[in-house]
Amino acid sequence: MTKPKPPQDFAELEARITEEYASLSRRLQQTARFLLDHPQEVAFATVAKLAERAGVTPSTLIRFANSFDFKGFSEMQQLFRSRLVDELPNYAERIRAVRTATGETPDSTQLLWEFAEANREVLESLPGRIDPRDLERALDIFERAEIVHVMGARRSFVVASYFTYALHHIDKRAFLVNGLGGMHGEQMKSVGKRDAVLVISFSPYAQESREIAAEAKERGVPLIVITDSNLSPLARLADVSLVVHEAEVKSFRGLTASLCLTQTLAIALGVRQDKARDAAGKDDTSVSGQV
Amino acid sequence: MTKPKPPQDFAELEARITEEYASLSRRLQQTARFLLDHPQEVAFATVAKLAERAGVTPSTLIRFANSFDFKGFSEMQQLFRSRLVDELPNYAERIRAVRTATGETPDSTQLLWEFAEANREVLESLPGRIDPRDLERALDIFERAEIVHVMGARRSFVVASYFTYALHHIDKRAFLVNGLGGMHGEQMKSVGKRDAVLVISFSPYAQESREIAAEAKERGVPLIVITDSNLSPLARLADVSLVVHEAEVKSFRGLTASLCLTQTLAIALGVRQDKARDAAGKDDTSVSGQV
DNA sequence: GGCACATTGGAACAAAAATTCTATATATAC
DNA sequence: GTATATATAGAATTTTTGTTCCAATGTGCC
Repeated sequence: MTKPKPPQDFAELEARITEEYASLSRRLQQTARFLLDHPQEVAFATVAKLAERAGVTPSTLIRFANSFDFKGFSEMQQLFRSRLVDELPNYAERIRAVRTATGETPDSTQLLWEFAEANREVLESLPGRIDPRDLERALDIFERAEIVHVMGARRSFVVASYFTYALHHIDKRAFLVNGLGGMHGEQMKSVGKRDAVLVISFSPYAQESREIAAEAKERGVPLIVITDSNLSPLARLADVSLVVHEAEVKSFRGLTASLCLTQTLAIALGVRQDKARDAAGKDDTSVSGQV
Repeated sequence: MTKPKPPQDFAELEARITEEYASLSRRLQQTARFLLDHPQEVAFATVAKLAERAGVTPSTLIRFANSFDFKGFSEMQQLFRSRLVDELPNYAERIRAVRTATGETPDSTQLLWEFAEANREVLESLPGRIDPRDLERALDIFERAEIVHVMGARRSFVVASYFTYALHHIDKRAFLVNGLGGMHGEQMKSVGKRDAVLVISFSPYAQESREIAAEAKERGVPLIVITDSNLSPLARLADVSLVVHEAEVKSFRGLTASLCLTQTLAIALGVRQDKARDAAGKDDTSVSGQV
């Protein structure tokens, strides 16, 4: 009779879980993911609560612990706890050190803190700065549009790309005006009267974006703009303009606010569509697919 | 009958204990000293064990808690625990309560608030969850690489796209493995031994991303991975894996944390390059260009 | 398609822990 | 010095929590 030993510290446990992960049953894999992704919760909560959070039954947690040679769940939990007491002094000190350190040599972790904090501030003020009526009007336009064409150059391309992706996931027809082969103008030719255009553009406003916006305006296609100022040259062309303020650290501007707004637009649109479809008695292509 | 409230966080509790210390009975003073001197033990141990360590009886601990308006000892213990985890459970719960209360018909503005808040929470915990050593190791690899190849499919494409963009702006050679024309594999062929690969992939991990990662590993090209769990199939292949937790609202996952991390990587790399160039006596292509 | 094996959920059980209660001790005021 | 009020210890109680066990379900193999 062999007598396997349980892991002695958290690092060892983590290693073993990772190693044996592939050979675990489905439920046990699910358990493993939860445990490693939420170690702090595991340290404190009870079996019942953890089981609920992880979407498994208490017995599964016990079995999991047993399969790693622990006598019971509690024994395994000790490792999660000791990890906290071992690491925490460092952790708290690190935060304090990083936060109070006034510039000096901004190492990477310091930068990370700064960015996270800057973006947090931006997100705090974002929802209050967006006029609910603008949001609704934008959604009205999107909802009516047969196809939504999305355009963003340079930095804004990321946002445009994400919005297009999200629209596909709520079953809204959408095209990304990506300028492949320098064909921005050509791509615009396939924009129909009953479509809508979203242009995302920040200072300095890329020429291509202005042109696309101008053409949409000219041809009478509904135009929505996400930009960084009401004085933006794009704003005056738009039927609805949504103004966001992005964080700036070391002259690098973020995208957090734009993406957050974009996400909201997509999902709000998805919710509307679901409602419309329900009302029409048709069945549901739900918004709830994983994205 | 007045209804006194217990302290809401550890700092408040500490303040009250200090303040009222003089007016406590002898045993309660002894208890107070022990609690404040060994907060970590208090977080984990049971009443019986703590009583023994403090040299008092279990009931004394209960009475102590009661005298500070807690319903019982366990309630007070929560404060010692939340202190360890830095994240305030009250806070998260409060928001969740608000969400469910106003739930019903989530109009667009409500959604915007929810997203902003969810992303804020994520950003709060992001910097603490990233191991500074991993960050530095990733930067080492990027710095040494002649060219950085960046790959992300579906949702992660947005992040990959942004990182590539940012690298260009700090004058780091970079290619986006974009799979145009279904040529992921072909694009990988131009990856050289002295380059580096960054793959961004979240559950469910896209097949293309796995393949790219596997190939990098096989060919001995340094591989960095941004993913959502240590158990991700990508993580085991990577030289450095950076794990981020993204917000999730209505089954839509955000990208805020990934982008924030990506931004940090790019700029930290830019700072390093500037330093290296200064050290080499050459002149500066500064990181400070608008991005 | 049916059998054997492994996995899982849930109820029943046992252990442990928090809390309450009461008799006793201690301090304080008169 | 006694009476009253308050504080304390330890046992009793109740609640919570971890664990075990068995039936049911799913899975792979012949």
